[in-house]
Amino acid sequence: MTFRKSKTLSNNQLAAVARLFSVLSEPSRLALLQALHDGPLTVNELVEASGMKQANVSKQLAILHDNHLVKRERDGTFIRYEIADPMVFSLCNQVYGKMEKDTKSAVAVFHSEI
Amino acid sequence: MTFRKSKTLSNNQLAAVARLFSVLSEPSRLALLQALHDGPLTVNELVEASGMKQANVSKQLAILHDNHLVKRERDGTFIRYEIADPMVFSLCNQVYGKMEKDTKSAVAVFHSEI
DNA sequence: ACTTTTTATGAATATATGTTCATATTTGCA
DNA sequence: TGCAAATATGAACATATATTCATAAAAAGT
Repeated sequence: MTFRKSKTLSNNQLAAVARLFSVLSEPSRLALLQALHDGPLTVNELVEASGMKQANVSKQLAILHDNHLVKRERDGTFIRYEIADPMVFSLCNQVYGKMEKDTKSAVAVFHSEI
Repeated sequence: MTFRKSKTLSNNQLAAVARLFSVLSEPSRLALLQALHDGPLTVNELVEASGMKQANVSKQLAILHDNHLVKRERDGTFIRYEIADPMVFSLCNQVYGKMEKDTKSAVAVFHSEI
């Protein structure tokens, strides 16, 4: 695996990065992405899987699609959504891993304080 | 480098992950993190580096600190902030890399359409 | 104690956006 | 063409939060 050198980003670039993070900052959207983890699903299937209202599912899917996180494909009256870039799972896992680490060391601090 | 198996996250875990993404979803906070890239800075130095008002810098730093993205250390009347986890730069670079890829393929689509 | 410097915080405002309801749009079929 | 099913979208509402101003809190020096 090769790593790119860390570059200083312009204000516009920072705004663009922030925008993608903000797409991932909504639990409902993360739930939809996770539901799509094992393969494509239609909107109705995502409604069932997530427990969200159909209107909301469509809107959040539109946001994910606009930001190239999911692809869609028409199949008759159905529309099948699919993960566009598995990298999102890597991102989520890294963040979750950091949180686990933080809470563990928080416990350690708690035990060593006083 | 070893990779952890992708786990299904509960609603609470998704909410926690979303929360950390939301911390990274503000250009002002990303700018502060980037300013800290090459080493610790005081609040005033960050005010100068970012062009933001002091009150805002303090508030955004508090959010970063609450979420374990920066550490702070008192030095007289100064308080020096420092990156707590360089992993944030890795996250930003991954996201920025994806965006670059997306815009490139968008250009490709534009050229092949019509 | 008082003053100065540095940082944090409360109140107020503006803005963005997630959610829902109702309805439009699209597609397939009779 | 008309109907039914699947999906998208506009309006309305509620909520969250970034930003600024004014001021408080903390620390150092005189």
